Amino acid sequence: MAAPLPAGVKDDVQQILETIIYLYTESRRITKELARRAQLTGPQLTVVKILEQIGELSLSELSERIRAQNSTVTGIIDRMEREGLVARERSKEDRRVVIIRLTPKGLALAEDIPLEPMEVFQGALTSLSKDEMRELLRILLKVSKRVKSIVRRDVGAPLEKADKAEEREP
Amino acid sequence: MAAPLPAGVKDDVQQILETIIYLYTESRRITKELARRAQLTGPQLTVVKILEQIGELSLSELSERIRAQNSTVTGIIDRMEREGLVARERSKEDRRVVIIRLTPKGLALAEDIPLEPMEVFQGALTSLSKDEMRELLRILLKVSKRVKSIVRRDVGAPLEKADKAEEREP
DNA sequence: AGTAAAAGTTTCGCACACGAAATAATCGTC
DNA sequence: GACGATTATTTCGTGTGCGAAACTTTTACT
Repeated sequence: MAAPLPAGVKDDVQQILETIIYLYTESRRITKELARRAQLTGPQLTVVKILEQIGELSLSELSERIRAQNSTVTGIIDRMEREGLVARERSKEDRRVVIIRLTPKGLALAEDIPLEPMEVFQGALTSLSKDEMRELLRILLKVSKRVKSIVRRDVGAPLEKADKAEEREP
Repeated sequence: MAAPLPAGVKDDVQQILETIIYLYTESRRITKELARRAQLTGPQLTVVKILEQIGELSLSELSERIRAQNSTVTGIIDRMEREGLVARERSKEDRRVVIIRLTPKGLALAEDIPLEPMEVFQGALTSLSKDEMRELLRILLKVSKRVKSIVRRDVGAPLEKADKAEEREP
């Protein structure tokens, strides 16, 4: 595994990785900066903007949207509730479920935030030609497909629901 | 700003964003999984592998490599020192500087970890043809250049070293 | 030399972020 | 209709991750 690469190719690979990392970290920085202006943290801004759009969500649904664990989101909502930005309410159909929605104060705050962080990237991507965009998507999908297969083969481990065959059958 | 996009384009943009996010979060997941097998955390694995390659680094240099603040790295090194994986030493040339290097135990551990997390992505990227790689790099650079200019114009704020002209000169 | 500014690190307080265990409510099955 | 399995959320412990302030040493300037 890991055959030595020609030098030029290695540089390209490295630069691609760095660019992807740059784009991702920049997205977090932008979120944080926009949040700071509204006296919020990054994740809190994300939550406020999602709730403004959707109206109300269960905690699990919210976790899924922001790609975090429930236990993480519990903490974020705790702090937002403390600030009076959101309210928790037990669902009437299923009393295990907690519904989260913006308070009037939270809604007013949401409306004061003009730009969504992701819009910066949408803006940047739409500066590409339609062909470039297609090509970018095609190549990225190819890469992530390949990543998935490498992971399955060489890393694997917590494969979501794989029945872990710890030892061979006798 | 934010002209309404044609529907098809918007889908492409969304999918590109999701793919980039997938690749980034997957990289963290892989790092974490490889780390878990060595009884380490993600950042600790990264540090171990860097030190194995480079030998020794100051804390600042290390921070830069892993793209984190000094104060974050101080904590990581604290815990690694507690586990006996690394040692701190004051530099003799400049006594402000702290040199960090692996202990024999840390080095042995590093040698036991076969795959570097980034190798998964290098592997995936090298499955692209040379033309695809060039094209990917070209488009990504175009996107990040555009992101930079949007940020400068619409977000800005903590521009690294911009002489913040808070008010015009009298 | 003598001091002010700068550089390197740590400390502190806070907010994620995750996984494992605990808790509460619902569902499936008998 | 009781009981065990399942689902939704919270609690707990630990590890990042950041920015501001504190501390130490070095550098630059006079």
